[in-house]
Amino acid sequence: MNASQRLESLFARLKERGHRLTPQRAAILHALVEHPGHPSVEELHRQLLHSFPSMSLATVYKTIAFLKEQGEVLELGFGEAGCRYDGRRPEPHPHLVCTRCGAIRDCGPQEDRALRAMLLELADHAGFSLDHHRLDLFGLCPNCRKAS
Amino acid sequence: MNASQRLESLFARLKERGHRLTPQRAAILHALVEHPGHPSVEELHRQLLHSFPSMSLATVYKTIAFLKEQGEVLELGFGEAGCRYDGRRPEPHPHLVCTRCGAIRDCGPQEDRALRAMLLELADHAGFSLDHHRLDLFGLCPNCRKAS
DNA sequence: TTCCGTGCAAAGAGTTTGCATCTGT
DNA sequence: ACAGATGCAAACTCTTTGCACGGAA
Repeated sequence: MNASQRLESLFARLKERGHRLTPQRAAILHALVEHPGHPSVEELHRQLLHSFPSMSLATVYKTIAFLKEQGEVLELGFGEAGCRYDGRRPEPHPHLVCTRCGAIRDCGPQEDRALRAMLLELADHAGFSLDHHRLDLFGLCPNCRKAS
Repeated sequence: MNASQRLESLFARLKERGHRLTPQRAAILHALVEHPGHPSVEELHRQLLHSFPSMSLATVYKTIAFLKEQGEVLELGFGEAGCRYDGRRPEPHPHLVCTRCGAIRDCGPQEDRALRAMLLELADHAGFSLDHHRLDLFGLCPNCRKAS
């Protein structure tokens, strides 16, 4: 599913629920889905100010909350200083976080199947159902490894 | 390594570094290591007030920060409202979080080896070194499954 | 006696909320 | 026109910090 398809389907859901498609909302959705990395709220807001000089941080927060509900964005809760978001792959997937430079890299989807199986097994052992998960790996990125 | 051994070795490290072994510190260490669950800072503080009616939250935070440095406690960063801590198994391990009642359960160490192998592989694929990780599974605990 | 630790209060950061105004539909 | 969205500022929560006093070594 590409970005414009996702935007379209999301807009449809917005309408269904009696929500409005404001220019700000469209811009936030767009920024999230198009962003290649893992932006913070501040980052998104700063970026959005270019096209909407009066856009408030609160609006960004509110819209992101809505998108989380809709499963259109993944919230990454590490970073210790503000959440980061992933609008491109909203389903949970592992992230690699460099403890030196702070870079965040997605893990490829190669091992997804094996990982899912393992997580299901873990949950099952304890009698839990599994809804979603979070997996973050911390270490040094290739650059910082070289530098050390 | 049992609780009293850990306390002892930690006390030794404190001394080495020129740190003091105050009654408050001992109490915080003790409370963390003895706690069977995943207490929040507030919870620990409340509990500690019984024996130290004047103990401040700041002291608990400061001491926990020190213990994190020392690798004596694991910080669990979910919960959206305050971190939780695990003083019994300071090494990273999976946690199951009930999205209804908030219960937090440790995963058993059964699959530890397979999991570690998988995480190392994930990190390696991206050229990262692996220092530590965090794995949280969200779903319904057995009780809440029954109730639903 | 000397620092380190403590406790208090104030400061900080990130996020949420209340409310008047504005605007899609 | 009406319900929902926006923007602003204030409020809130968790955590950290500054500083004077107190206590372990």
